[in-house]
Amino acid sequence: MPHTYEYPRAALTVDCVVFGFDEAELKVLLIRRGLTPFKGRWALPGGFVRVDETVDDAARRELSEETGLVKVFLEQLYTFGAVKRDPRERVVSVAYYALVKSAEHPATGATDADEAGWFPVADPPGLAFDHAEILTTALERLRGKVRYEPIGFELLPAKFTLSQLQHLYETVLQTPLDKRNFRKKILSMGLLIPLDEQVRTGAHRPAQLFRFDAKKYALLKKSGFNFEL
Amino acid sequence: MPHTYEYPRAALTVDCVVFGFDEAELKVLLIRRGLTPFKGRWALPGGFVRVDETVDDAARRELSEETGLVKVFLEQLYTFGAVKRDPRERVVSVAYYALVKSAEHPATGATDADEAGWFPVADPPGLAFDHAEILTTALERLRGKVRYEPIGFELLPAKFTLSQLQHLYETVLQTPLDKRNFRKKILSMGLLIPLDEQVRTGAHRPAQLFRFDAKKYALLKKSGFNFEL
DNA sequence: TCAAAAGTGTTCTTGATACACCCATGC
DNA sequence: GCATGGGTGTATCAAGAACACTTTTGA
Repeated sequence: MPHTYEYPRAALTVDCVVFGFDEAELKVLLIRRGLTPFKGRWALPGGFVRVDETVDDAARRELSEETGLVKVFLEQLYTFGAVKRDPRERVVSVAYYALVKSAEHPATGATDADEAGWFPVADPPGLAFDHAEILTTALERLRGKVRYEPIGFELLPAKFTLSQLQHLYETVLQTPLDKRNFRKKILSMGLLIPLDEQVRTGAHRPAQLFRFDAKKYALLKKSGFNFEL
Repeated sequence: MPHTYEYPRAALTVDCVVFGFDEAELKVLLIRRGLTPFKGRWALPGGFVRVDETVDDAARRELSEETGLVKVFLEQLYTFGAVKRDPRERVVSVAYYALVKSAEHPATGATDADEAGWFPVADPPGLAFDHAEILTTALERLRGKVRYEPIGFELLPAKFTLSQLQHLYETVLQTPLDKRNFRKKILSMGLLIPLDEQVRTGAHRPAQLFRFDAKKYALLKKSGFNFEL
């Protein structure tokens, strides 16, 4: 059933930048396009916003349909509204970024036939549309936000070692961190719960496992506490 | 000439939260609606995005048409995409916030017949649509961003005193600041140029005028400098 | 016994905070 | 001469930065 409007309207889409952390590298999840334009090129998962769903819902739905990811950290990033960003017609896209524990999500989770894959954010393939720009914007947001919100934990498994956490921060912030100072600072916040578990992973001393105390953080945040670095 | 699409499409609008600082108060510029829905209610300036203009351009155009403001600081804020935010039909709005030197902009600058007025952000009138939520989001952004980007100067005249600057920060951040520490910190950044001018404004010692050195800031920023409160 | 990552404290430096009086002016 | 906001310096404290060795394990 066709729909008629007095003035021409832009189409509205969502695109999701899905970050994962694996093998000491920050990665992004891409979908290979099966249709023109940019057929065969890699692109961010995304699609059209339906008229009866919120934009947030559209982002979650597309993420689920194209990558199988559900219940992940997802936040609105920026809206890209250049006139010619889609060669077919006017399309405005609300971009989101997601953080996932990539180890728990294999690259080929799509429910439809599209090919999916994890790529290093430092060296992504050529992307469709303006998705390279969206990726850059998402990276800047992640780098900025990771400093003063505990979102880094979204990229790690529920149980992690301090070394893993430090490597994550070093990777995202692109700077080496002093081990002792890092541990002192992060532990002094009292947001990491040491578990009765250790992990033996090679020819060296086993590492203590921790989990992030999200409830305590929520409480502290209410009373004015600020997570920082 | 009507336009037909296979699927129903949301309409796309922009809304602008215009902040000003006057009489030691943070204010927001509102427009009284002349049309239904919410006829007679105060609302953020804004309107429909045309199919041949970028979303940024639409925000600047609406700002200019409805308030007469041009060449002001304008930045995208967030996209509001709830299904029922407009009672007529599905409308997704890309919100922006603007910072203006309100002393230089009288309240009644509209080129069309709409009434405009400055209101205290702490106590705004009842707003149309979800504009109260947009205003809240803009305030949070302003409060967050003013700490680590020198955007506060956009709210002051080009020439200002340190007291004016301090009052601005105290108002935006909602916290009293120590005069000596504030001056020490802000001057230590070397971004304020003392002018050969003073201002006599009452029965007390005249105050030194400064201007913000935007060029120097741009240079410093490139080489890794971070403005911070 | 060697390699490899885990774990651990102290010193020094820097920046943040707290704090009180004199100055220039208009009335 | 007094009320008003403008302008200034120091001492203390807390947080960040720099830095090296011992521990536990697997091979």
